[in-house]
Amino acid sequence: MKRYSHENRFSFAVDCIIFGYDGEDLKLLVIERGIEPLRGHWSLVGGFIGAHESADDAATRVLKDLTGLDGIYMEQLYAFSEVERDSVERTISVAYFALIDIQKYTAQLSEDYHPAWFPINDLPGLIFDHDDIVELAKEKLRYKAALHPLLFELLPQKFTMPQLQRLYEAVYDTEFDKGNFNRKMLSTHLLLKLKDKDKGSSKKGAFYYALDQERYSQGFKSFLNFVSSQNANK
Amino acid sequence: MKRYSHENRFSFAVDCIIFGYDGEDLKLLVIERGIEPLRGHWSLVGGFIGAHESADDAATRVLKDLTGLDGIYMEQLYAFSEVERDSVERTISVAYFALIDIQKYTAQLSEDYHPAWFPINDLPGLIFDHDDIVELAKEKLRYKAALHPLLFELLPQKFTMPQLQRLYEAVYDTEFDKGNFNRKMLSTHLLLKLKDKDKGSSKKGAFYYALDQERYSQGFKSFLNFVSSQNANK
DNA sequence: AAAATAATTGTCTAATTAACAAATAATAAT
DNA sequence: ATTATTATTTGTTAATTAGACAATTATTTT
Repeated sequence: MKRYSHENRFSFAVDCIIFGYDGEDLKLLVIERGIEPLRGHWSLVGGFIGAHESADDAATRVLKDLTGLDGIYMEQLYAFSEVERDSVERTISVAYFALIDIQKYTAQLSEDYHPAWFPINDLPGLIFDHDDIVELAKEKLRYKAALHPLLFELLPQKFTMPQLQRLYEAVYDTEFDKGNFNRKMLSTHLLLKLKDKDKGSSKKGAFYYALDQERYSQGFKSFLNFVSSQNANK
Repeated sequence: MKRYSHENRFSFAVDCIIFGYDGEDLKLLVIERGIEPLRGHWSLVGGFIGAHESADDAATRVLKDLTGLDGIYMEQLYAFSEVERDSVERTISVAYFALIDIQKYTAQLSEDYHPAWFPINDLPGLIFDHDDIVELAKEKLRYKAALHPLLFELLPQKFTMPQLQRLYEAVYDTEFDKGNFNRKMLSTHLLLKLKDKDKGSSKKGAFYYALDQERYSQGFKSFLNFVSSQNANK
């Protein structure tokens, strides 16, 4: 078997930062670590990369194992490689962040991992450098969601304008003018107004919207100011 | 020595995408690969990660070895981990992209690597998945430079407004209105107008500008539309 | 039927962007 | 020396977008 001549071979892992939104807070899914050392401590979901899978494959597998679901929005965040980051052995970890609709997926969470959702502003301490990883993921989520329509991944297929606004307000920890927010979202032409209303949370009721899937997949990359720099810096 | 119980340990490398600007074209620095297989083929500069260094350390080292310089602008791009990406053995590579001022650094390039600058739109084929890596780097450069003042890293300490404009035009492969470009750049308050002019390339001469280092390091993260979405999509 | 509530639509002002035009400073040509 | 030339710099205006705030609408509760 061919090999390069150097002697350094390291353990290689993925860690997933899983965001969810319950209509109130932005949340993060963490688990109780199942292996020693630090068994039982809070940790990001992760796993080692096998000989026959890429990091993407591994992250997809880990997400599937935990939630039972495919097709979750996921993207690579960053490779963490500090020498001492894992106390067991030298391990490089590629972090992925994922967005899921809590309502839909909660039921299917595997109990093997003892998973738990925590509000993003009230997280327990995590093992190793996972706190840093989460911090970077929060930054990137804010950064990217200001320019691309990715927060829709956190909502159910049908959602109302006030729900969408609350989500943006949770992510950016600020408040928006409802009139201007409404217009801005509609100006993307990414939303389809449905015929029925959500009567649950107000007297008047709010119309449901759904993503125009075609425009969504096309327009995802084109960037648009979903959040003004003014609000982004608050 | 402690170890995790799995059996997968991989080779782990960094590759550097080094951009430069010669006043005319945006260019990429590549080398002739020094080891078998594919010795002599064009390749990104890279190296394996040692037992006592992080990926950042390794990338810094590789850049220093090639150019003789520290303090080069550099950031992590992406981790490439496809199983078969390296024909020798399973190797994960973390790619970094770097920006340097060609004029300043050319002289110090180490000849050991047989380095060469190619215009970004006229690159030779590169080994392994390096073509993909470069493509992603170009995308990210465009993306980031539209929002953050990072192209200054490609210019000498003193530069004129037309030079700066030509650089932006090279990166985005488009043209800007000189009047509006001027104003937009000045509106950042990142530039200091110097007293002397560059007389080389025009009769009237163009005033030199330099970065206001303090504001630059502060304002780097705050995002500003250096390139309108209209021009970015051309 | 009136009041209350929250969603939706409307209006206006300010700020920004984009297109284009004019003025300016230096050199080269007559 | 004067004029022409060239590229930089500054100026003007129209069009678009963002932001603040007000009015209207649909529904439920009193």
